[in-house]
Amino acid sequence: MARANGGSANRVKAARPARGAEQIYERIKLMAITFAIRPGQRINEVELSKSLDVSRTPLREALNRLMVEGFLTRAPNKGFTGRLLDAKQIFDLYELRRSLETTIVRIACERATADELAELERFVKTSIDRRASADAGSLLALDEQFHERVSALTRNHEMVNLLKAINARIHFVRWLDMQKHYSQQDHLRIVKALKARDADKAVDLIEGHITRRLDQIVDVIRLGFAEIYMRDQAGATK
Amino acid sequence: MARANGGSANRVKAARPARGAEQIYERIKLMAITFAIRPGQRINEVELSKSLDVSRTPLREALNRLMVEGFLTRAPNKGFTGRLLDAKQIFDLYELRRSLETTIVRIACERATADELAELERFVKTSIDRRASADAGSLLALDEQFHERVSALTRNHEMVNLLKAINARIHFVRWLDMQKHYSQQDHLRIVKALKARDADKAVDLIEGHITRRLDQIVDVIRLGFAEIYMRDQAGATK
DNA sequence: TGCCGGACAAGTGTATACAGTTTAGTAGAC
DNA sequence: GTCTACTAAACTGTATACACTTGTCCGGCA
Repeated sequence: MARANGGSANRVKAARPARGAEQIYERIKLMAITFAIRPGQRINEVELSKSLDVSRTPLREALNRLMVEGFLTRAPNKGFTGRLLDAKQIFDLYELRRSLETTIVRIACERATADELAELERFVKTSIDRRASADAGSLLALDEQFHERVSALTRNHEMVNLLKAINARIHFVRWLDMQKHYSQQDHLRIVKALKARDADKAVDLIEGHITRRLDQIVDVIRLGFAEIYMRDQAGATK
Repeated sequence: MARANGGSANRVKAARPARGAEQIYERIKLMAITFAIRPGQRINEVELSKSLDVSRTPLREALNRLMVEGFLTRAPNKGFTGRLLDAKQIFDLYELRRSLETTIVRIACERATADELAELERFVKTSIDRRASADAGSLLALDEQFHERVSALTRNHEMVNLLKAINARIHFVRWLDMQKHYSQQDHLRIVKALKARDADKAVDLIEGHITRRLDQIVDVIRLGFAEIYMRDQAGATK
């Protein structure tokens, strides 16, 4: 997974004094999202801080934040460990997402302007065009963008933020799923329903869209374990 | 607001070596929930750490966590400030809560056992009995407990946690509202609908239950500012 | 041989010291 | 008299040092 970030490789000490805490957060979050930190793996703060070339203080700040967001767990006097890849939890998150997105679509149907919906439609059509040339990671990015764009139409920041938070936590599973299924056609139908201001139709579509995935979670997660634990045997980090 | 914790007053240094970070978190959270930390008020870490008799390190850990949870905001090189009492944000949270609780009730209607619903009914009836003798704070506690109990019936931990997080953030507004309105009768009706396995009825009830509050938010928030900024004039901290 | 106990190593939790930035206050010039 | 530039205090962000807990290894003892 290519990071635009880049040049962390040969970085001169104190070349850029910048406030590193945020960057550390992003880096570890990425590791947690993709399960580069394995389920249950205990995190050694000293070791990690050295490998990131930063002291434990900002590192712990990042770890704490990630814990609150559900990417790590913590036990007293035992520190942080990678989150589990737990089928029940993923199921719960999908169920929550289905509820949230259902509401989002309904509200968006009321509040979105015609211009916004036209713009959204352009976005989906462009996405469909890109379909052929893109890998699973890029496709998922487009997928996530679609749903987050729709959420923005609600004008409800809490819903937007919540959806983002959920998406980050199920990112890995969706990425696995994306290898098989691709859904921009569903997206197009949803936009059409929104443009027709047919809330019930749009809700039905999004509900089906998510429920279909939800039904396959157990299978997908089985794939997930294989992916996680076979990585360093092949060179495929994703 | 009495804290069971207690004796932080004349505590001998190192009498109890305990891991204080969690306790600090709870204390500051309480301050944030009740707006003892005022909207926009900048938090001086050194000062606060002294008054809590702890170093800045665990304090910052707590502050960070509270920021992620939406009780504080943070600006680079300027530290933490108390969250605003923002009508739009409260409105968004209520709208989100309405969506969430609607889903919760629907799922609970499917998954709850008869025993659980009977237990829930007992809880509500007991709450109604206590009504006369209780202050707004206690009533709100009962109110929150009811909704969280229902959420537990979904067996969906994510929904339970999300509801708790939302409730904490709107606690203050609900407390204000509780001075005027009390709603255990609504709760009883909801339980009856659940017992009859009438999901649509239950959903209607909870939706109305929350929507009525949502409609009054602006007025209630006006009250809130008065409450916050008139406190130290009277001695009424709550 | 198996179990218990204590010293030691490793690691987390907390305190403190240091560095860099913001901010307020003041002196000086126009 | 007002605005600007400089300086110093205050504060946040980061690094490091210290304290306490946990887990392991080894030796004594039954």
